[in-house]
Amino acid sequence: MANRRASITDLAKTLGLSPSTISRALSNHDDVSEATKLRVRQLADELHYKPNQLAAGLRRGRSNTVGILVPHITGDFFPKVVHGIATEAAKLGFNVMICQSNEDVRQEQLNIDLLLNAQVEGILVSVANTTDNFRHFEDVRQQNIPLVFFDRVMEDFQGSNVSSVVFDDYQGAYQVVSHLIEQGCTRIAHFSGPLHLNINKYRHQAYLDALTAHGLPIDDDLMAFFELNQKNGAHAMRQLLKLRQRPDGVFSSNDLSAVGALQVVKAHRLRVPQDVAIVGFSNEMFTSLTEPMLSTVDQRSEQMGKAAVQLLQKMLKSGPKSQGPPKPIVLKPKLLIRESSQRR
Amino acid sequence: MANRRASITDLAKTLGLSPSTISRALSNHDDVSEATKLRVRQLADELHYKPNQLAAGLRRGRSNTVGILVPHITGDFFPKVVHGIATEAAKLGFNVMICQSNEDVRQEQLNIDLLLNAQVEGILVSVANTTDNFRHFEDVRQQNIPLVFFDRVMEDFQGSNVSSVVFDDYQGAYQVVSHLIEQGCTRIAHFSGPLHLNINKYRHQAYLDALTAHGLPIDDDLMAFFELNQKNGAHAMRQLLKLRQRPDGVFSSNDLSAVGALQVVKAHRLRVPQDVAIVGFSNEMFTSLTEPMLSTVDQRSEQMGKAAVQLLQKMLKSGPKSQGPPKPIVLKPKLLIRESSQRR
DNA sequence: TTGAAAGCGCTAACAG
DNA sequence: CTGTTAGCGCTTTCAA
Repeated sequence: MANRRASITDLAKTLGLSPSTISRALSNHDDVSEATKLRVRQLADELHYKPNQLAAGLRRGRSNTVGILVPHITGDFFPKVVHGIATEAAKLGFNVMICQSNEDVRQEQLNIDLLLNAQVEGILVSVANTTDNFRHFEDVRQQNIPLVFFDRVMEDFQGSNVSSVVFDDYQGAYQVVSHLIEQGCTRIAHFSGPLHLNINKYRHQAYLDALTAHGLPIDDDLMAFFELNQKNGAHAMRQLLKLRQRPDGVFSSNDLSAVGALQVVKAHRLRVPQDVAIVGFSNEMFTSLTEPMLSTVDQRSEQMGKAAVQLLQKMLKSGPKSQGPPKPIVLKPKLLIRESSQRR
Repeated sequence: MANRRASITDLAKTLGLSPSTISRALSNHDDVSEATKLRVRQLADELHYKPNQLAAGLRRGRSNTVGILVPHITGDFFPKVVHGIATEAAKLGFNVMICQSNEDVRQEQLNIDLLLNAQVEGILVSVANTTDNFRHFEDVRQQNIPLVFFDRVMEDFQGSNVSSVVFDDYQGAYQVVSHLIEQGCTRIAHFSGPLHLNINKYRHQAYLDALTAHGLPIDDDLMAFFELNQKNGAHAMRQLLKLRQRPDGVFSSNDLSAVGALQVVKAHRLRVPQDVAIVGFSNEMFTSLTEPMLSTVDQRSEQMGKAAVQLLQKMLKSGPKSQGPPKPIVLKPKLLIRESSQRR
């Protein structure tokens, strides 16, 4: 039950060759005879030889591994991004190490250390919502490890080897509101999360701008700010329906609260979209299960993961010599018009 | 812009100590004076020293890393399990490497190789649905790397260092059907996926057994086999409602098809649960968004991840000396009774 | 309490 | 085309 794994030295001894030749044969180096390569490969197969990446990495100074650091792997969004990252990374030949900060800065710091210790070649991170300083990312920058922020970025944290991939919330929201206006809505309500978060800020600003651009008035009664979930969405909708002039359209910055609104509207025997058109945001899976199916904005979360890896790859290739950091990538949203907002 | 990272040798030189002392100090070894430890730690902090895990792993013969291999990181289930794994692994001090097979045996083989190359200390795997041979797992067994199958297991693949964590589908399904009977249902339909998959087989068998145990007849008209999604669920429900004696209860082996059924029943102006009670399976997020809210079975997916890691840990600790493999873990289901099946 | 020395498995000059 | 040599950064005897 000894089970030491076969090593290059073992192969070398068995075949009466030198380790270097074995190494070269295995990596299909040009200057090894085909005959030798064949013998080596055959024996390697036989002995189930597996190259030791730890050793190779140590020697080469490259671990072949990238790190992901996300707040958590739950909900709809992060799993999708992780999926995108893992898929693209595999394609490019990287191993992927994954950590969760649990929305906690302290954890985030520890995880960054872990990844750095593991000698990852680059880090993809979406920061915890409690993160308010850069100290831990400082080390990453100092060691010149490429760093890509996605979705939740630290806007003040710049560097020659730092970049980001974000979603164009403003444009997404603007499209939604324009669409509702095109459908004939003139009193459009907005459900927004707290404005200190960028995503909410941008989406809300787009709402205001789109109304103004189309010559519609801004009405404070039509704006509700709360933690965006189903229950609160339902509650907000009930309030709106009590207004003397009820809204004829709702733009919810989140799908859950849109569902809450939808249910309330239906319960009041109003028709969606004829009486009230509703559009959510994020294209969560359940939006295609509602009746009527919910219009929403697709964030193309997997694209985000893919783009992040590609950005990293680019930074890795260009090397630290190239100065300016790669431009941030801004992913364009895609409005999905479904039954809940399609009048006609 | 040189940026070579600080190494133990660097610390040693700066402090006029030997590398061994530094190493010992950093790992808080007993026989290093507190004074020295302090100096070492201080300098390490100052230089942002990060231990090189590749080197340490190589030397120790332990990488401190476990591998996850899943079919994909999409949907509701696998992300939850991965979350459970990552959380528990972090707690136990393991790094986590993650791979996706994309339901493809060939990919699965490659990924197993990757993980083995990366010198993972153990592998947690849910096999691709195309996997029909063990060859790639053979290597894992041979190298005595602990292997834990979860959810999708290879039942014929035994070994002294192989175990599994599965969900008790039979009991979950049995509970569902018993519950429906208690609610007064006497004509209970069942939506099932293809029976060559274990999960479907067990759930269906439990359906049959529970009916029989309660003295209810088995009626072929009430059983529908199809790929479990919303559309097919709706279609199946429409067929059922055409029967002379329509069902008064539906057990769907999957939440999506249950939603499909729910929508059709409502569209026919029948009441849920009074006319037709409906129960799904898996406790997907959207089940609490429907009207009425859908009863279902919680699989405690995160528990599964946690249990898998703990099992791995146990195998790692007991070492290859202990013969018999740890007993498989069978997770108990939890029936969630919600509005769609709660009469009264 | 500290140091010297060896080596984990691999690769990459440099020689032949 | 193949071999020799050295060393990546760390840990661990063994010796002082």
